[in-house]
Amino acid sequence: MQEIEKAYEAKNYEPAIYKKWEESGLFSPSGTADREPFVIAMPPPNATGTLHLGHATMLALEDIMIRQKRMQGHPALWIPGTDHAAIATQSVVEKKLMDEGIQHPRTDLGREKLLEEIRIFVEKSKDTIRNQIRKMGASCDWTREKYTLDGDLNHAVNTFFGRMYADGLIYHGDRIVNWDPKMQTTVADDELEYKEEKTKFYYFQYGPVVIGTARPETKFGDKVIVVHPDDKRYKDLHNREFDVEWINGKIRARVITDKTIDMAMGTGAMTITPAHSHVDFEIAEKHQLERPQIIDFNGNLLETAGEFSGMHISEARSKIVEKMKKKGLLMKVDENYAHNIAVNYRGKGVVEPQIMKQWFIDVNKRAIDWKGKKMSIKEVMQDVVRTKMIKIIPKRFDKIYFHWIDNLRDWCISRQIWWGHQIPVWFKVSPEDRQRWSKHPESSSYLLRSMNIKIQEVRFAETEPSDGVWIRDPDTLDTWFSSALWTFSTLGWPDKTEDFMRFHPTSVLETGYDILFFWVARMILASTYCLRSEGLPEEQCIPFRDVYLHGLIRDVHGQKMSKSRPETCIDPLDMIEKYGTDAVRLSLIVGNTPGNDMRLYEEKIAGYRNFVNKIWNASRFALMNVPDTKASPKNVTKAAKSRADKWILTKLNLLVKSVNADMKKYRFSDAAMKIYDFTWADYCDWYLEISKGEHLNPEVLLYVLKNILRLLHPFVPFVTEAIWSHLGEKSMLIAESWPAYTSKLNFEKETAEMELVHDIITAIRSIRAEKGVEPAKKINATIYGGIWTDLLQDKKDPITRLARLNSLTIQTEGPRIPKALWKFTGGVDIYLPAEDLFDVEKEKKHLSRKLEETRAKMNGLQKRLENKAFLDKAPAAVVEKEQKLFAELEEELKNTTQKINELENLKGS
RNA sequence: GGGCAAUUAGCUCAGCUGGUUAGAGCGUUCGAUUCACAUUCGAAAGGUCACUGGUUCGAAUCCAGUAUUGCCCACCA
Repeated sequence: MQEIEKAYEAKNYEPAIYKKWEESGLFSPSGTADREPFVIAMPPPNATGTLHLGHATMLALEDIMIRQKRMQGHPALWIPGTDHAAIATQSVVEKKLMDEGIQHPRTDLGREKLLEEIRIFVEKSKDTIRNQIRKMGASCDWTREKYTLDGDLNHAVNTFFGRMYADGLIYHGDRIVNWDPKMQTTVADDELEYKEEKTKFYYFQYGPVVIGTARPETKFGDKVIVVHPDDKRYKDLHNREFDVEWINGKIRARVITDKTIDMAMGTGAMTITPAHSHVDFEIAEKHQLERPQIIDFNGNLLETAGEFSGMHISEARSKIVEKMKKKGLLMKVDENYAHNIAVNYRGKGVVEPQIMKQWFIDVNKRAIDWKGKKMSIKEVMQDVVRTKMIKIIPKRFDKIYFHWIDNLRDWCISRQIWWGHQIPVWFKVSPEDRQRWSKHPESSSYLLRSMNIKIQEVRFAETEPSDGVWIRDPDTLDTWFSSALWTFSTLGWPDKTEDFMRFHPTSVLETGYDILFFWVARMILASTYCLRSEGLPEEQCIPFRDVYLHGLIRDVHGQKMSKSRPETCIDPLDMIEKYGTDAVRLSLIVGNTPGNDMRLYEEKIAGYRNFVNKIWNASRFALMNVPDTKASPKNVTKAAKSRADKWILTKLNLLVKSVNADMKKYRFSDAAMKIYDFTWADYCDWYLEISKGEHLNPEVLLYVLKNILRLLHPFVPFVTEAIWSHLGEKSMLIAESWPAYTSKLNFEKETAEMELVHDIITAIRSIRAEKGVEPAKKINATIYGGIWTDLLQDKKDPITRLARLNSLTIQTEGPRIPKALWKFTGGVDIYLPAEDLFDVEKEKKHLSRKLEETRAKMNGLQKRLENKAFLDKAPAAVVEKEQKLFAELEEELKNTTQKINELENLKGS
């Protein structure tokens, strides 16, 4: 026996326990080669900032899976890591430097110095993140930790790039891209966010037509009017040319037709600005029109703008409108035009479409050998999900995934920032050009172009080629280009390492649905391409078998938690400090179903803290009452003596079965809730109560406790491990085996019920004896009716409820006559309460209501039982059940009527 | 504009393949408590399962429509 604290203080246990786990080496997969490995690649948190609730949820869910599989004897591998988060990180550091007084970090510091600054910053926050992952109790294999900028991962990235380049899937081309003048980089389509803005919409006379625009400042170079071929208004204008008076004088314009034009929009006629609009660019491509640049990369107007050149676009608009008005070309202004402006979701810079030479992945070229055919990236990505090689949970995301792929355009992978994987491509140049180039610390690809450096040859190479003078493409790759390789680059690819051969494909990818496209889709792209090109069979070329998408955590009002409203923000680390990791984990798991958002509030966490404490105290009880907590019964079936023992063992056994089923189906919330209920209601509130005094059976009590701890361990690893060590176990709980379901352990219900009733009556007798109540006398004791009512009607589980009576207290008054009084009074000395303590009228009212209810139910039921269709069509079991129910209700009706009669008598006497 | 989801107790949510009388936690009310735990125990009250139709012997569950809310995608000349 051992004395431990009355309340579990998480802070006093968690760090030491984690340290012990980590040092034990148990986080690394064990060597049993016969069992199928279970592998998760942890979605790498950005190596900036700190852990938020999304990370916490991800860690809790993955840790639950990993711990359970480990306990089930699978080699379980969970690879942790961090992401360099290219744009996000560089913008954070640049901002920090600007706050410190360095106004233009890129030009002031130059490439190497700025990178060094970022490296220092990242190193520090990487440590923070690592420790916070540990705080969550994540049992990941730190010996295999990876970082997306590690040397070997960089090699993987280069290999990926080089192979795609050789296959013609990566190309260098002039395309319209999303340019962020603030960060001075391109941004991927899906990294854009749209903000609605009210603005003015202007109508200008442009030769024979009126055109509408919200952006007059882009219109200087417009020479082409586009109309729909079927638009009758402009029928006479097709393919004609004429001079028009425009912002800076006369322009030679012509009219073309295109079906993409929306006749109902504006005037149905538009002029196009191919260099600064995606749609216009596509039209220009189709009709092979020229695409003059109007706005430079800082957002200033170029020479074409004449008197406005050099002016920033934000300033130019009103001046241009003013000029047009003077010229009499402004026809109309809509004041309240709502339109969306695109901003970079990192850094929130307003995006300006620009044409630039960029690197792209061609998603339509059929270059992959897949299932006997040549398929494009798009087709392979669709195939693996359609043929269920990869299963997305919940299913409805399939549709979203397919839709996204249908609309997928070539992926722009180059970024004009420095933090990240530099593009492994070299340009052969003259020595003079290289000399000129080296003087520019703010190097990036658009500068390279504007300096007119002549590129003699383009070559893929990881290191500088030795033949001639070369400069490296100064740009870097999109972050997602490297994270796309995450499941296998972390296992050593492109080498065929032992880890790679054994652990890939990974089992599950668990992440928030918000990065389905950013990441999940790109991982499928990268792994199918890379691995298939090495000749691996298709089923080994997927990055994972299942994708589990968890919902986002919202505040109590269902709003996104945002830093701008700190009062709604819940910081997982604060909560861990206050309530312990276990409570935080449970609060993130219970009620969290795949793909659905969940609201979190502090009271919920406090509730689970209470549960954690409950487990602790149940264990205290065991420690105080069980002589040897190390022992475990050889044959627990034999050790079970009382019916209560048998019942709790049966329930435990059934619990294991249903928890196993839930875990298999990724229903973690259900599993956790079921174990929670069993622990609290069945084990603590009932079985432990019954175990007080003569019914104590240390063997069963301990056996059930230990199995509860096993079942709970994946969910609440710290408190269970702490208790485990208090029980005197030498091994750690993390290494224990998961409870097994056995068909042998289910005792029969019927006999258990009768014996329990007997036990209960005995217990009530003894309590009464203790209280000095004489058996033969009318006693002032009653048992609250609810329980009896419940237990006799409890359809699911009468025994549990019956058995709970043992924990009842005898009270001196009560509002109800227990129904069971009639049923069980025969031969048992329980009597009606004393009249003066009993509100007969109130009780009568209650009983009458019950009577009505029973009658109504019976009526409904009777109708159904007389319905021939029901008897014919419903399954026999259902019919039988309802017949039985009807009989029961009949009995109940009789009892209630009798009770009312007795009450009448009582009143009279 | 296209799509997806949600709507169940005062609040936050479960409810899987249609099947008896729709559940939990918190909150509220009443009561208990030296005996593992006030981070406790027992109980009560509280629901036309958003609405309208349909399918079915039977619908919270399936179908159609409506309403409200949220999200995603596209577009914005």
